[in-house]
Amino acid sequence: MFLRVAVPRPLEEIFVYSCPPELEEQIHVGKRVIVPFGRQRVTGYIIDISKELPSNLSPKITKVEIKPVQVVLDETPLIDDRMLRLCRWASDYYMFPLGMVLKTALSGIPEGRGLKAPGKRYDVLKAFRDENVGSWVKGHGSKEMDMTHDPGPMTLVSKGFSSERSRDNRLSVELTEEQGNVLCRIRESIERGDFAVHLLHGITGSGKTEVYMHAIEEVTKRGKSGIVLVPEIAITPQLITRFAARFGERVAVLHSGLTNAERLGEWIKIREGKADVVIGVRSAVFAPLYNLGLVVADEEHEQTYKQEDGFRYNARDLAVMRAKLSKAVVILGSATPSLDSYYNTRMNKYMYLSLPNRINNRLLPPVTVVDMRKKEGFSIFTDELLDAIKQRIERGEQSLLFLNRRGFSPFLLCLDCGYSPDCPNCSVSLTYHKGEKALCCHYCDYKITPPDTCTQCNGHRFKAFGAGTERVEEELKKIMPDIRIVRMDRDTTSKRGAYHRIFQSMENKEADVLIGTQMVTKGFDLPEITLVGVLLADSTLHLPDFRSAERTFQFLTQVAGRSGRGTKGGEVIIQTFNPNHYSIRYASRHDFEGFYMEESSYRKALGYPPYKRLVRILIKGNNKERVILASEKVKEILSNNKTGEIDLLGPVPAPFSKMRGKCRWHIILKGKEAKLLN
DNA sequence: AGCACGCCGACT
DNA sequence: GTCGGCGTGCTC
Repeated sequence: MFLRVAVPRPLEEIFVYSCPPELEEQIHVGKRVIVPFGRQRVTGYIIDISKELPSNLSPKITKVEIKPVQVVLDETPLIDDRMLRLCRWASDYYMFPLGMVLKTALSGIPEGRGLKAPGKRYDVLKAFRDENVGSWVKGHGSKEMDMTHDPGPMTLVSKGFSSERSRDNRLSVELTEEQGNVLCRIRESIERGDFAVHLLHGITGSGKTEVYMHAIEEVTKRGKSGIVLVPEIAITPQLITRFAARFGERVAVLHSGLTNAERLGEWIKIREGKADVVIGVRSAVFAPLYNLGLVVADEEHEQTYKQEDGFRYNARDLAVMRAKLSKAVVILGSATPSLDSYYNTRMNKYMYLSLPNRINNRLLPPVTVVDMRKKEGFSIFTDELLDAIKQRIERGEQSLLFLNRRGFSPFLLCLDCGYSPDCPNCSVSLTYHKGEKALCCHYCDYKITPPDTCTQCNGHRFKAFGAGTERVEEELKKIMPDIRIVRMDRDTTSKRGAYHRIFQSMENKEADVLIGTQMVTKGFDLPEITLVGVLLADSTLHLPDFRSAERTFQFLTQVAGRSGRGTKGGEVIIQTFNPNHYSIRYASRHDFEGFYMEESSYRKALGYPPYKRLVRILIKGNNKERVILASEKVKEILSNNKTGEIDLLGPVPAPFSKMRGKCRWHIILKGKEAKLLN
């Protein structure tokens, strides 16, 4: 017997091993094996078994050199046929070795130790199994369970959601007519029992979660299972508690905060069929569910679905592919759908569903765009914004201020010669952190005390230019000394529990103003916030990325959605130097369609996704000359092997041409067909 | 990836 | 002499 084994190494080939007779009974596709690999022993994955030596072997391998498998690790396969097909597709599409894709898909399962067949359990898991989802919620305090301000059902959750009684109560939530119509369409797909993708475009506060829960209910009552992907667990506690309340013990939660034992516990619970509803972050797309009926990707436009290191993938796209292989139904939900997904509805690949109104007839907040160019002086705040903040204080309401930059100021400048201290490892200037008395690189670990003397001219006059959240806090305190401010960014939330502490101080109205970075734009449901101020909408506008306009629109729309969630109505003020930019114009009018049409025309004209596809080849290394030489060589190889209509751009220095000491150049390929590009 | 081997410059 | 930082080659 011979086995084809995918090995977790950056090699394209699948390796062939022989199977000693005494192991023949144990081998099975999808089990892990320990195999000799060069001078090492590694854990690989059986992906094929044959009696004869495979004919498509690399000619340089002779029969003599084939080594035997040493250990068959598992009693039952960890990868079923569909999961293997998904991973094969991913390996092909993302051009990443199958063995490493499989390793990612099984992350959370300890390496080198075999998994027992169902029924034989690990002792460590016994205690855990009784608690499960409950343990996660308990660990994070019961307070957050009350965060929602939907009337009614949530109070049941805090009383113990795993009891049958509370579950039954939770099932009787009435849908609005809009929600009902949307669910109807989804139910039709579920009944059809075939692959279908729905884009659920529901504005902020329109009640998408309730639709997800009903859809999951529909598949589970047909004996199938479902996955709900969320961008981050920390910002979706409400969604989890609501699912836990509705589905009780049948819910498994997968996220990065779990210990290895917990993760394994959830994994086994899913695989043994004890959980048929999985909620999790991007890696949950690999959850070992049988008989998958539905996959939901909430906030489908979110970047967090992309894994950017090692195996690069987009969990949203993998979710669609997994559903396709399982003939399952997909719901992609968002208030600001990605251009790619919206385009797919236009091409009739996805079904378009919409929830255009907030529940309880609440309105989206009016947005005022304030032109910073007309302002005199250097203050971070326009009078319009300051007046609005004062108003909230007088009324006892809260404000949320957003600036996408932490620290005090993005750079120091020598007033004598114009020099500004930059990072020796990265091509960026150092950010000044006043509280910490440090100049920090935001891309590597470099940190120094601010210099007294300029290294270029020996001058002593440094001035902090620009503003980060730290400075916003200081300036606002100067203007309004009695105001109670909390700041939320990576610097103030690095300690465990800090995030929730800050959140709670807002919730308990111990603070009037919350200042923060992107962290505050997602998942915040605080009804006392009636003012959202964006201090500098321009900060995300001019990033070297063809999606920067889309990102700005999405982010402005999302942050605007934090205002006026309660009964009091809300307001949004956007400060900008580009008041006429279309991202800002359409966001201020809550006009998704308008933005989509205009952005689409630019993408089409410039040959960007979704009209064409891009591939980026990043070449990096310690030695700049060699990086350039290698880049030119890659370009040459590409030019010589080019078939069909593909544009080659570059090589040119990549954005952040130096990072962590490595020089970076890149080449962009542009073409219509994915296969051709690959 | 992870390991070994070979080449060279720097340091005891 | 010898240590260690790259560069290169190899893995059924």
